[in-house]
Amino acid sequence: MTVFEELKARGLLAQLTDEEEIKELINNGKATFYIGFDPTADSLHVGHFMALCLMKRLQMAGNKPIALIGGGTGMIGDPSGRSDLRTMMTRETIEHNCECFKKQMSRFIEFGEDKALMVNNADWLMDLNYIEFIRDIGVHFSVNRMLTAECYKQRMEKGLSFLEFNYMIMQSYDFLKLYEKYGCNMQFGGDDQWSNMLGGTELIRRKLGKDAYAMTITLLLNSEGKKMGKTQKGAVWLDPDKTSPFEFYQYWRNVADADVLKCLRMLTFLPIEQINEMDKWEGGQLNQAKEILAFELTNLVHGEEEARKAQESARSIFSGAAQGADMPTCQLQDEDFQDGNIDILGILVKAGLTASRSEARRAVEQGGVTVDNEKISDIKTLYSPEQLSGEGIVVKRGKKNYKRVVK
RNA sequence: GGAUGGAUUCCCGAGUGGCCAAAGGGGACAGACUGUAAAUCUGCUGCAAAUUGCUUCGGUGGUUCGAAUCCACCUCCAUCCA
Repeated sequence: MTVFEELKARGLLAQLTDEEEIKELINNGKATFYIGFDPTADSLHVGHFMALCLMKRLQMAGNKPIALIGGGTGMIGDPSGRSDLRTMMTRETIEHNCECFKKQMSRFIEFGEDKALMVNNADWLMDLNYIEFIRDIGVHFSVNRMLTAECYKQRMEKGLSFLEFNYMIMQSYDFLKLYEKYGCNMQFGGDDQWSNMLGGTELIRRKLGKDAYAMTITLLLNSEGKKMGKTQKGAVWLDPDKTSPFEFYQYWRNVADADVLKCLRMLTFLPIEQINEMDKWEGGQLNQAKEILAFELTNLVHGEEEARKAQESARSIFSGAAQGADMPTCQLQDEDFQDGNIDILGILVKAGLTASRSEARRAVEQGGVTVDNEKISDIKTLYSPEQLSGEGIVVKRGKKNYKRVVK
């Protein structure tokens, strides 16, 4: 199976400027392509992960990837897919984020001469001369055309600042620069980037009279049409300090039935034949598919050891009795005890299982709190340091949040 | 720069002097049912020493026994005009 066929079979391809040409280039390892990453946070998330996988797949087929970190474009902020104005980030934050990105990316992609490149567009964007830039590049953009682009359309109702309006031009300029510097002839990105990417191919055509190509990957949406990789608390991060391997595992373990197969196809490196086999599974059997998905992804992101640990913890926690060896633990201090004891509400708050004592009270009153598998019904239940010594106790709030508490 | 409308709790949105910690919906959380799924039903959703007290309705100041609600100024947003 060629790379192109593989990508297609996995449902990764969304839009392409020229299917035949792109097929030819990537199947024969003739593409030098780039994917841009805006440093909006200090860790990569699932969306980036898809892009990194794509890089890897194409690299394995002999193509040359360029990871572009948007140290410059980050100063502006991409309005695509956003309904509100972005909060501007300081230069320091952006630089810090760039560093974090670099570190994380090197885990997935091998960088170096003749392998993959990593560049930062701050290098050419930060020192641009306004007048020169506008005359050189700005002439090639029609405001009328830009306004019809999907990414701006949505913002026309809510308001769009000139700052953000410039984003497409910057991104197009990136493509042009990379084309000139590294012979980069292709750009990949999320489907929400389509109009920005087209801007680049057009700029190259107008400026240099050369052809460049663009291709977007399908956004990973769940069956309700929302972007995956987001939780109430925010994104699912790849940084183990921001999203622990266990939480990461659980996120995928809990995807909806309708989404498992799609995720397996799009995110894992399991052979497509094997995934197609699972397509026949239904009902409770899908639970197994979810376990495979969770394990595979945790393995890819955090390594096999972490994946195994997460899986074991999950199994023991949800099978009831047993206790995971590797359970998140909360160590109480002397000052947490008053009159020699601490009440259950205090424990819940200290362990981070509830945000406040009021919330803890509600959780107990609704029968959602368990200590060592016994339901707590009295909010005044007290614990002494002796009870918490040694192995401590396992406090659960709801079915999925638990913590070992020791003194 | 001018005119008009607006800013309410996680989000949308009602509330136009006391009965307001603030309707309704969404989401989140918890319980039941399940397969750690979905759907459904129930509860719950500011904080706390918890039949009570405290802090919240863009900001600051004022009127009043009492203000999310009235007044003044300010900030921000949207629409139209330039």
